[in-house]
This record gives sequence, C-alpha cells and structure tokens, in this order.
Amino acid sequence: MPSDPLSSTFHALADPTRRAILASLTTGEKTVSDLAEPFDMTMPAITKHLKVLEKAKLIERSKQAQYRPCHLNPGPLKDIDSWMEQYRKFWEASFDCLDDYLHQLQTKEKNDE
Amino acid sequence: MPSDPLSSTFHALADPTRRAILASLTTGEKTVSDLAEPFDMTMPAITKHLKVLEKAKLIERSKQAQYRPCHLNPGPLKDIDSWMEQYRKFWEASFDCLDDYLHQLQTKEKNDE
DNA sequence: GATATATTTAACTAAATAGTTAATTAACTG
DNA sequence: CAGTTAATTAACTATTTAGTTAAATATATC
Repeated sequence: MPSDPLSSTFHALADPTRRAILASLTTGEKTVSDLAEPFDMTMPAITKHLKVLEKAKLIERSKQAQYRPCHLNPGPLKDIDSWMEQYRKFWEASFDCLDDYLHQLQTKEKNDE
Repeated sequence: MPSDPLSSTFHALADPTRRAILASLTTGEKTVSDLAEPFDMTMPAITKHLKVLEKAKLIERSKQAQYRPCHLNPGPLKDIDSWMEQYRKFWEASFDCLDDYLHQLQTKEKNDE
C-alpha cells in the first residue's frame, strides 16, 4: 500500500477522468461541483478521483465556506518529466529501425570509453 | 476494457517492476530470463508484466529459437512527453505560490486578448 | 525420440479499483 | 431553526490486478 511516489503519480494519470480534471485545473482553482459538471458520474465518484489525485500530490485543496476548491500541483509531473529523461534519446534521434539504433548507440558507447 | 492508449501507457508505468524492466531494456534487447533475473518473482509474474508492457506498446518482441527477446519501443513515452507539454509552463516559471502564479497567468491571458 | 531449457497458459487467490445508492456532515440562507 | 447546497463517508458490487503453483508448449541437444 505505501506505493512509491512515481507509481502513485502514474497510477493517478492512468484514468481519462482524472486527466481531464487536471486539464480543467490548468485554468485555475475549481470547486468539486465545477470539476464534476462535465462528467456523467455521481459526486462520490468524483470525490474518489480527487482523493487519488490528492494522494499523488497532483492537486491540493483548501476550504472556502462549504466549498473545497482544488488547484493543480505540478511537482509530480515535473518528477515524471525527469524520469523520462533517460528515454528521450530513444526518440530524439531520427531512425527507422530500433535495433539498428541500439546497435549504433552501443558502438558509440564503446568509442566514448 | 478498450482503454485509451494514454491510459494504458500510464497504467503500464505505474509499477516499479515494469519501470525497471523498461530501464533494463535501454541497454538493448534482453530475453525474458535476463529480465526476470533481478526480481524475486516467478517467471509467470514476469510474463504478465511483459504482456502489460506489450499491450501498451512500450516493448516489442521477436522469436529466436526458444527465446522471445524484448526490445524497447519509445513511441508511447514520446506521446506522454507530448501530453505533458500543456503542464510544462506550470513548473518552468519560477514562483513560490501557485495561486499567485495562476493569477498571474490569468492576468496575462486577459492582456493577450 | 528422450530430455533439458525457455517461456507461456490455466486455474486459483487476495487485494485494489471504479462505480453505485443512501446516509452524513458542514455551512449558508430565509 | 428549517431548509438548501456542497461535499464526504459508508456500505456494497463487479471488475481488474498482481501474484502464486502446476501443467503445457516449443525449441535445442544428446
């Protein structure tokens, strides 16, 4: 259950409703009802999605009267971006066949040593 | 069940074993036994992880005698990178308080119109 | 053809997920 | 304080997941 941060971020993002909620928060703070409005889903379902996003620290929440507004926290997305770094070289070069490319990379490594 | 590509990629990445397998494939093609070796897990468990990665198109497989070597396919990672684009501005600017930043962004939007 | 190696499939289990409805909490409004 | 609105919690269900052990498949080797 104490899943590592990267896993819980990826898990939170592995759902189209949650990604849509995040996207909706890019324009600023929103209440739960605001966020729920576009979806054909009950409020408790939205509450649960928000809990998943909150545990992953992708959103933060405050209190304003009976509202519990949410805002985006980009930190975990930045962490994913950093994690991706090790893979960028695999698509940034232009190549047709991955095997050729890997071979090329390995050859280059040898030359660098 | 026919989950969208982005969801199935994020889901595949939401597991440390699968991420470790991917990382291991950055150095080139590996057999299932090679990939399984670092983990305290049975072979069928690894086979299942590979199936998840394969369905997400993060790996591709071939046949060589009794071996079924795997290699990395960076395509879906590139797609995640593109998806992230809309969030980059949220961490690329330097700011202390997200609310201030959001307010700033909204102000800027108004000025742009 | 018998046997060993590499991998997968089948059948099962325990736990987690994504949703529901109904009830509860909290705060505002008349 | 009665009623309404915003949101959460509880209790339940169906599905998916991540793992297991045991059996099956496929290829190579003797």
